[in-house]
Amino acid sequence: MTRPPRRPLTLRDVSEAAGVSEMTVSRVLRDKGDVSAATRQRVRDAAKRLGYVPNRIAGSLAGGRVNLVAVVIPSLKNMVFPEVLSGISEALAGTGLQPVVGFTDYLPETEEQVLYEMLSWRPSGVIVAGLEHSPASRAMLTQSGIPVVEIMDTDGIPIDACVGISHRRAGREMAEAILAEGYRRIAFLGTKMPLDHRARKRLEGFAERLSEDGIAIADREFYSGGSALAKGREMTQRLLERSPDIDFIYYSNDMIGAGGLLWLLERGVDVPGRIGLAGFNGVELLDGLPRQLATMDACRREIGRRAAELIAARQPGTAIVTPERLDLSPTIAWGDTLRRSTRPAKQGDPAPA
Amino acid sequence: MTRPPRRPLTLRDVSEAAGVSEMTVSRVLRDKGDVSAATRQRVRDAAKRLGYVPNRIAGSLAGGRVNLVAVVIPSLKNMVFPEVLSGISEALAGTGLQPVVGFTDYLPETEEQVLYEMLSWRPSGVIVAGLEHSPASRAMLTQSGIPVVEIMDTDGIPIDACVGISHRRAGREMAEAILAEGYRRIAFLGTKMPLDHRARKRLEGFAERLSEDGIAIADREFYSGGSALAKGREMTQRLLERSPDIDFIYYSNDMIGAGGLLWLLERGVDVPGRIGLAGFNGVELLDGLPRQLATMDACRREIGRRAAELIAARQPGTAIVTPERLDLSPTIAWGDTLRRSTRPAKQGDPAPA
DNA sequence: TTGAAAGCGCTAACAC
DNA sequence: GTGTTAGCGCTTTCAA
Repeated sequence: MTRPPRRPLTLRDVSEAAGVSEMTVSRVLRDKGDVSAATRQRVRDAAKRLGYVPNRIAGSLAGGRVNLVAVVIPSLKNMVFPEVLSGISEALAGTGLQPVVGFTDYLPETEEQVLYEMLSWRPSGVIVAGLEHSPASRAMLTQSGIPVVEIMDTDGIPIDACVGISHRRAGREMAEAILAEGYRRIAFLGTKMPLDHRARKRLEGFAERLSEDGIAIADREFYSGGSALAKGREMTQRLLERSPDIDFIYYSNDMIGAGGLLWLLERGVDVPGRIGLAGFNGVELLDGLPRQLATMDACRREIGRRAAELIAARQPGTAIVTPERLDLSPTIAWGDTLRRSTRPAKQGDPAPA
Repeated sequence: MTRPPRRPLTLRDVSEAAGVSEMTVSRVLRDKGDVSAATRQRVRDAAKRLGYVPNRIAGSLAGGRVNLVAVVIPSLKNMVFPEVLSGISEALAGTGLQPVVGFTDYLPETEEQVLYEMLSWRPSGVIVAGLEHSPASRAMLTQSGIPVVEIMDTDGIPIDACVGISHRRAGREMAEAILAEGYRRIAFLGTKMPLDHRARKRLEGFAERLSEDGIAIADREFYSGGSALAKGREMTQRLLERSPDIDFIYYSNDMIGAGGLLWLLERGVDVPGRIGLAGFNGVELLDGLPRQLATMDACRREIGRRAAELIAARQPGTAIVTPERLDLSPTIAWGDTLRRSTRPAKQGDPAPA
């Protein structure tokens, strides 16, 4: 590794090569202002020949504009955020804006640091996961004066705007469906993440709805770390050893649900007759399991898309009025693991046994 | 969404509030140079009270240093890159450098654009997936004068440095193992990605080694899009309908391998007796399948870590000499789907049937 | 249509 | 230990 470091080219180099002022070069390269076709061509050629790459640091400082959108999310391990990012990239493509991603690992303190770093680049917008932030984070975001969109969750008060789903409602609705199908001995298996507020809210909504029917969660267990598929397997096994009379398991995510499903099928357990199962997220990854796990889509891609659109719509020059709260409404994907005796038959449903 | 945009605070604001020069504020905030404890405290308080966030655009322009490392990868859908990113973040933590990620979707033209965007921010290093780039991309990277580390692959000539594994060799070694176990009617199932050079090289190495034993790939099929698990299932089914005498299937990735495995197990096929299976990547995600798919680790996290370390080691002031080629050597994870008659028994292997 | 001057907010280098 | 000066490489503004 010994390449000689060169001085990076500047506008001046191109300007000299093309025989015009720096200003004219700048105009050509940004397609701004009127430049004669001949000059434009000469400049373009020179820039290309030299291999000039503009210096956006200088450009942004002078222009007071930065084409960056800060995206702050917990982690990529979650299976949730890659798709959110895709939605964001998709919607940002063509706007001239570019996403820059930072990770918090679900830690408020890390979030604070990452936001500080990001804001120090004076981005044109911030997309941040969740509505829960440290006071310092909130202050920074409010102070910044740039558009902020909080994503994933709508159960709370946004700093500026939010796009997501109500996880509390998602939990409630799943409870509702499970009860309607006649399940009564209901267990919950999830992640041990006190700081994953969305998982917490789902569980709260879930328990709340059950209790309205006088039912308590019969058993529960939380895990952390390791392969979710394997954990789902182990936890399901332990659960049924502990509480053999369980008739439904609500998993906090599809991966552990899939682990549980595989384990039950191997043992020849009747799913969803003897035990029903449901997860959360609607990950496409799992299409192809022996049976389709019941789940609820988290609207990941759409959340990303809408958030990016909100940011784009709030750029100076764009006078569109945007809503401050976008609450998406996912529906239950019944799959094959939630018995459907009472539900009216839909096209595509297998005939009742 | 109607927050009043404020003028962002500058060093001057803090300097006035603290009653010292801008320069002193700058020194305090960067922990550079000697400042008396008393002054330092006053400045810190003022900055905090005002909610000052430094402007790195100006700072970078003046200082000629940017704490950013550009990371250019194909996509996050691949299951491979999230872990590479983790490795990078991990190694960069504490160096003061920050990763900024861009996606190419496996398209050379997109890669070119993304590199251009990234380089325009004058990052302190570039980590880019693969050794194959358009001439323009190569030119940009060479011209840039900053450290460039190409990752994932070592079959080729790096622009500056590279860290990865030889996918050609990975394919060869898997072929070797399969042949050693006595399999002879060997099929390949993979992705239809002419631009995924690493998958291509694995297949080439694989076919090459087979042909040295006078064996040709008996059947093959390629897919694109959709859920990999489902595709693995479908392709495996079609394959066995077409070529029922196949005794081994080499999958280009673990997810389709898992789909195939699940399908075969459901049908009661003897794996690995009647048919052996192997995938590629070593994704932890799949721990928890009924049987463990044979695979080969792609060393994702380590590649990320090492690449980041190379970048860090090449920063001005760090006079460490770094290698220009780091070739990691993954070994086969035999799992439960590659018969092991002739291989000497190792600890942990089940007793032969 | 083109050019010249001023300055974006910060830091390096040098004074005191 | 602290302050002053002179840019970093661009874009804005205004003049020609």
